[in-house]
Amino acid sequence: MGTTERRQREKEQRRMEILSSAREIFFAKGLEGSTMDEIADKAELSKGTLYLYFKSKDELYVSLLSEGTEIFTNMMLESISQDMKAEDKLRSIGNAYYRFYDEYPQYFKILFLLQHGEFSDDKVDQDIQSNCMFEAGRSLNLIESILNEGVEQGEFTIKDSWQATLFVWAAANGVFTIAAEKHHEFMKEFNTKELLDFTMDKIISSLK
Amino acid sequence: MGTTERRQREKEQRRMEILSSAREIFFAKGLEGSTMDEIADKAELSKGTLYLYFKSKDELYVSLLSEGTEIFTNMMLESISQDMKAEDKLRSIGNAYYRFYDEYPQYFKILFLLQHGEFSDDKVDQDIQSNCMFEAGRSLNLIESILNEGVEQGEFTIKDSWQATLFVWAAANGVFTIAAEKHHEFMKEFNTKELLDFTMDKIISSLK
DNA sequence: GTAATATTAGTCATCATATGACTGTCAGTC
DNA sequence: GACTGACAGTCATATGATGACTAATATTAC
Repeated sequence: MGTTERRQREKEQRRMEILSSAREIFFAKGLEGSTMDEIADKAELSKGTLYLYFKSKDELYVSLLSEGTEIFTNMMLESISQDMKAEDKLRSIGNAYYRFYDEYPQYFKILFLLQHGEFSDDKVDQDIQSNCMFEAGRSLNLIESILNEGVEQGEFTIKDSWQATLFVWAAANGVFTIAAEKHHEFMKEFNTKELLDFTMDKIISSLK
Repeated sequence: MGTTERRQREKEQRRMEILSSAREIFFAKGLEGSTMDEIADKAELSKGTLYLYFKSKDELYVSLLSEGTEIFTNMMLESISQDMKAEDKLRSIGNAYYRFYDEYPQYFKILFLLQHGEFSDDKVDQDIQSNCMFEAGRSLNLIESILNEGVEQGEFTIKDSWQATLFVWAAANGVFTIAAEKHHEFMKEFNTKELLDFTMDKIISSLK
């Protein structure tokens, strides 16, 4: 009796369809600028149905953040291989970040540019919220473990690896945040990838 | 508000899924040998749902007949072009029939081999029933109009074009019915296409 | 031959999912 | 500070799906 599985599949599919419509709307108009009616319209569903699949507008949005973070983290993880030196791993995830910035500008924007206040627990399901956190955590853990590995192999000299992790993260993040604002009048031209490479050089030499 | 269209689409899709499952089962086991439970199973739907889309087992089956007849007739129609001589048109639809026999053996089987008694009006929706008839009629009409055209162009000499139509139809049908029984012990080997060509020659010369 | 059993087309009470008019809230306007 | 419009979220209703059940027929057992 495969009807149960089929229905499960169809449910998951519908969820995806809603997410997909929400993505288009949110990417185009941001959290505040988008309405549930609009999303329902795009999904060719009634608004009530959205609430059958997502607790709130916020939950829908956080689900997208979660998606983005997952893509991001996977790109980092897939960019490195076990036989690399710690230094090369760091450069590699820097490049992965660049590719994410380049290939998924919309996700980059909602994840790192738009500050997304707090999402209250009663509006966003715990599972979804924590998946988002978990995915974000994986990136930082990856960096920390690379730093620790670098210390073990004698490549780096670091006292507090968590502090160093945050430093690396902040520095890299800073590059892309600036890059995203390139178009501002007051900002002189620069090449993002070159700035990133330069920054990675500096970061790495400072860790040695 | 596109929800209505979307639901219409999904309904049509579900109908197709059911037909598709029914096709597999009916082709494999025939009308009697197949059960609604089996079809429901394959479609990953409950039996009740089948009856939401089709009035009866017979209606499901007739829908397949209808499908087959439509394919058949379209192949005939598409095989000829207006600038052909009547004789060539006849040969062309003969070849189209051969292709149908060859490419859709299952449809050929349920349409021409299995005798499908009568389907009572209260078991099969009028629309579906008559679509099937209509499609079948198109083939015969096509033949008749070719014959008439042949008479007008002086290619053929026929008194009763409807009688002649049935003759052509019966002769061609006969070839494929025999062909389908090739495998019988008592039957000597022969090449179906050659037999068809030979038959078409005879038919055509007899019409002149 | 017929009683017991099995099979299966078709039904229907119940459940699951989807709908959109409606409510409450809040920001902007007069 | 009353009025308006926009919008997140609700809920009574409608639509669609389910499968245990019934009745009719076929098959087996005696």
